[in-house]
Amino acid sequence: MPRRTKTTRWLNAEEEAAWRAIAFVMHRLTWALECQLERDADLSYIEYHTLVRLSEEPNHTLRMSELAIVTNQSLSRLSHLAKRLETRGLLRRETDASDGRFTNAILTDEGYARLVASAPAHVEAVRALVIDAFSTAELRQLRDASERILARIDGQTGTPAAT
Amino acid sequence: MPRRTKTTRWLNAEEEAAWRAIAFVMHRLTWALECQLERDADLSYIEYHTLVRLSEEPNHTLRMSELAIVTNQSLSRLSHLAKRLETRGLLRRETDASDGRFTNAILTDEGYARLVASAPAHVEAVRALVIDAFSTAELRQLRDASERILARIDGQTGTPAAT
DNA sequence: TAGGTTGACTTGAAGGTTCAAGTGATGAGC
DNA sequence: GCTCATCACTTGAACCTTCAAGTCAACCTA
Repeated sequence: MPRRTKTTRWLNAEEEAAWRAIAFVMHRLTWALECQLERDADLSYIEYHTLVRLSEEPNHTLRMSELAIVTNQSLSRLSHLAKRLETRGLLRRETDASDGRFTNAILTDEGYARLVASAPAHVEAVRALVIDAFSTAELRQLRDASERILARIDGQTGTPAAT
Repeated sequence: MPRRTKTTRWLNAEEEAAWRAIAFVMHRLTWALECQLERDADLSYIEYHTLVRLSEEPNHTLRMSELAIVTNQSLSRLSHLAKRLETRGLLRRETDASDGRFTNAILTDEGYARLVASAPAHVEAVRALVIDAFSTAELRQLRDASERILARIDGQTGTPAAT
């Protein structure tokens, strides 16, 4: 892929320090929440969020393919994950009655109970580490910043013509 | 772990929206950079950063245990990683001459060349997705926000007495 | 209604990460 | 100087994720 300029615009000291802090916090925060969930709910982050998204659906039910989309994972990964959650009794799967190609993932009562039991601790952690560290205005700014980055990621996906 | 209050302080709509955006961008940004590196350098993020940290040392050399610390990975993980990088010719290991217990990880010339060749594209990506999206002042704020979160993570590590 | 295509998963193998146990070099105590 | 503890890794097994290939239902088309 040819570039317009030959010389790279390296990061200056300010920019580099900012980037290191951002990259580092992403890593550590992800890890901290992962640990908290593992400890308090015996669930990984992806497991927790898969169950959470299910719990937000009417009847605690969603098609595998849609669940994969809303939880940002490949269908294959979800399929393996569902199998494990199924053996743990937190989720079950049923072929859709009206169309045999679809599979519905359904949160079991036990899965829901697990979620109800562990949600407070998770919310507390999110509060303690992030939310409570900022004012309403600051949170708003962080959200804006996040969305600005997201727009850039989405904007450049695969298309080098973007700019 | 008993809590002071029985009722959970759930997130309000603003807080929830902010948190979802932050959590989502962490996930997507990590993934976007991972893809960029895989594509342009045939290296995973952890591989790239392991080599980068080595390249910043005098003689491109660092003890395995110290390299593990600065790259935020377990010694075990680094050991496996080093073995793979070694077979790819990007890194080599030598027992320390003065103390046989230490192992030095050394960036090979080929490894350094790979880094030199791929750094521009990576910096460009970081610029395009993050740095260039913000003013100097905004970057400063983002850095502050990151460090505030980091302080909270470090503060509560394991010690429930913290507050 | 047989044959091919598409969509929606599922499966198996390969590779990476983690955890616990193993190895080998030093240094301390007797 | 022999034994034991410690340090700094390394290794193996179990588990998770990814990728490519496989299965199976429904639809389409002649």
